[in-house]
Amino acid sequence: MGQRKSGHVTLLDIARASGFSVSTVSIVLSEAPLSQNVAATTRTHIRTIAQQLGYHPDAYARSLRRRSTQTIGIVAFDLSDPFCIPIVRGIQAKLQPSAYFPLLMDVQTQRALFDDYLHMLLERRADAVIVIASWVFEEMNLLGDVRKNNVPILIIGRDLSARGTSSILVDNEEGGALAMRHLYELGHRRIAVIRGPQELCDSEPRWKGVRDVAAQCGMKLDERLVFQLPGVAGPASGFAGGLQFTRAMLTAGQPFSAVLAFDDLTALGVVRGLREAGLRVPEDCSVMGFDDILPAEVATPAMTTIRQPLREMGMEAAERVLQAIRGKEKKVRLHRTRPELVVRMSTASPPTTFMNSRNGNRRS
Amino acid sequence: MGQRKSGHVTLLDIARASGFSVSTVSIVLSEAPLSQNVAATTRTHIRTIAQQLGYHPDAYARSLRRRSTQTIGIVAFDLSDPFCIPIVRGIQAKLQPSAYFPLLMDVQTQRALFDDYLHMLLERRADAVIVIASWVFEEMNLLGDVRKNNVPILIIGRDLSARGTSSILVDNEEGGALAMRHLYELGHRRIAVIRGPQELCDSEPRWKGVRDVAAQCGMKLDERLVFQLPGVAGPASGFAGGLQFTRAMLTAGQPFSAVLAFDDLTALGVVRGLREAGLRVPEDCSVMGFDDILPAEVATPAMTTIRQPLREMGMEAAERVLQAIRGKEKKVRLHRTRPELVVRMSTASPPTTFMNSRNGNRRS
DNA sequence: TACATTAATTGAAACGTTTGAACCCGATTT
DNA sequence: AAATCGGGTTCAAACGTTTCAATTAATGTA
Repeated sequence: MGQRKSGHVTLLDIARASGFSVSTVSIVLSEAPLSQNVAATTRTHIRTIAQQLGYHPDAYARSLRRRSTQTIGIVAFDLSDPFCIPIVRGIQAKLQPSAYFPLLMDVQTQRALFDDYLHMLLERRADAVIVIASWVFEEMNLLGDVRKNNVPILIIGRDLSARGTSSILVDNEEGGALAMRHLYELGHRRIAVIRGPQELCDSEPRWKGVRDVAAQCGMKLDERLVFQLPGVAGPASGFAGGLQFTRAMLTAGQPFSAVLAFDDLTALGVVRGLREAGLRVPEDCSVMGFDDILPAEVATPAMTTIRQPLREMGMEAAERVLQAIRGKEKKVRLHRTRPELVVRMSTASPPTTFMNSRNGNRRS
Repeated sequence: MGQRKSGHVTLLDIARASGFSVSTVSIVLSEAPLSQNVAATTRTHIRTIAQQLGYHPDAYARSLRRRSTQTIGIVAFDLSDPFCIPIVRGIQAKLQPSAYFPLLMDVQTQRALFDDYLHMLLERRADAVIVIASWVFEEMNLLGDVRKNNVPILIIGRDLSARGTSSILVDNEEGGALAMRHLYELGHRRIAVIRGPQELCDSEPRWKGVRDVAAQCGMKLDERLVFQLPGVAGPASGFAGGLQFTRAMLTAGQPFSAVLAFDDLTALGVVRGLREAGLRVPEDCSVMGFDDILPAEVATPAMTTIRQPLREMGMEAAERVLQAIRGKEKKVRLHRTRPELVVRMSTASPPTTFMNSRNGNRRS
């Protein structure tokens, strides 16, 4: 057939087959404004031949000539983290009608890949870049090359607005407060807290929200019931931490009636630990998570949690970079989204007789 | 600066800035074989200038000229399904050292998007395409255009080898058998089964495996304990189905000591239903899933399940298409991977006194 | 001094598109 | 009959690379 060396059908092939010039064919197939001047018979003729040959315009040649790729890079730090997906979905949803096309990259939490992919996006002339980062990548020199090629960039999950990068993230402080207040209002007074790992920027504000509400309610947090997750080693590492701390708490014997975990996976680890000891959730002890990811929803008991408006964050991000591309928005901005309390089955009022694992209320 | 209209630094910019020709600059920066003939001083000079200006070669121009994109398209039917991710990871892992680059697309279970994305991949001149499909998309005319442009294609999760497309999928029959045998060996004799939806091609063979083992063990499956999920409406729709069927079973009152669910999410729905009725898993009733996705692992009790070697399937797929690209493999092949039993906490021997919800052994 | 040899660099064509300007030609206007 | 018009089509240049062939400069040989 008309297969050229590359194995792909080109405009030239169609030109030859139809007897018209490459220009005419191009005009017709790309539906350029000029195509109105092309005779109707010619148009259909060319179109049918293209169809027949299975022609697809070469995106590379086209973008090169048009000097536009209609492409937006999305760099997700870890696609296996259920946290990422709704954000990506949000971005996609907003991009769909805009004729922009997402280029999705999964960093797999590997520092080196992050740089590689960022370069790749630059090479692919992405019109803008959205980074989903939550943790990892302390000193990223995004600033460097991306900025140098004046590609709009936006980051979700970290506040880098101070360093000149627009950011979107949940109001962690309010989230922490929301969680704490919920437990307080249920009647809990002895609440264990598992803080996030130090290198994770969500940790501190979330913890501040918790403390503030505690103080405000005249509740004092027992230091022996406060823990901090060690460094993050993967999306499921929170689970291990939650499990381990719970075991420790139970053997230590400080009484508590609720656990406020840093995120959903950690909370699920806590539930596992409590159940190991024969304790029921929420009858004997309440547990709260943070994020509202799928596993939290389908676990039994369903997890009470603080929902991050992930999808909305994605949409907001897409909207922002589109604005930036169109040159309407230049200044860096910080956008904090409002978290939302989702009450499910893992929280309830504390048992009337205070749980204290030392007194052997385990079952087996 | 040297910014041209496009806003991106080009070879010409560097040529101007360095005083050398575009050719020389290209030769140096792309590390072409000829670059050995270029004076060392020139080389370093050019390189530093490129660095300084933040040059990144234009992938479009480059691919156009080189007539090769080093790109492999991955079309995932639904990234929010935890099933997809490990496969994608496997592909990535295999691709990493090969200098090929994955182009990841999330179809979001929308038929129309599937076609769009496939076209897009053709336009982007992907060297090969891997489709992760499990369900959806009955009559896909992949065959048409993709074939016409002779791009190697491979599908994971469906058997399309009969229609001339290489396929990789788990041996569902063996999986079903494995699950059933496990429950039988624990001593279960009255086992409820929730079959997969009709339009999903995994359903039938899995069910066959179950029946065969039942027959082989001289166990008869009570029709009143066999259900079939309705059409799939999303990754979490299995959960709703499992929950609903369990409620129905419990009110119907047929005794059973174990539930074999079509997949993990369905199994989690079953657990929820049992718990609602105050029944314990696995003490009062065992539950099994299929797939081994994250939520199954972090739920309590942790779900006993049949693991699909998802990662390995991804790696195998990548390997295959790489072979095909290099022209070594031409014929279509079907590869069935072996499932694996993962015993966790949700299965145990049946209670000595047979559970029968009619006799009011609920708790509250 | 002229000539061949090597080393370093460059010219120019090509990849597949798009697009403003030019072209051709039959029909209308003056 | 010449000039104008405009519908239908094509020329040719450009996008940023790569790469073969050609050019120049410098060195060694006759």
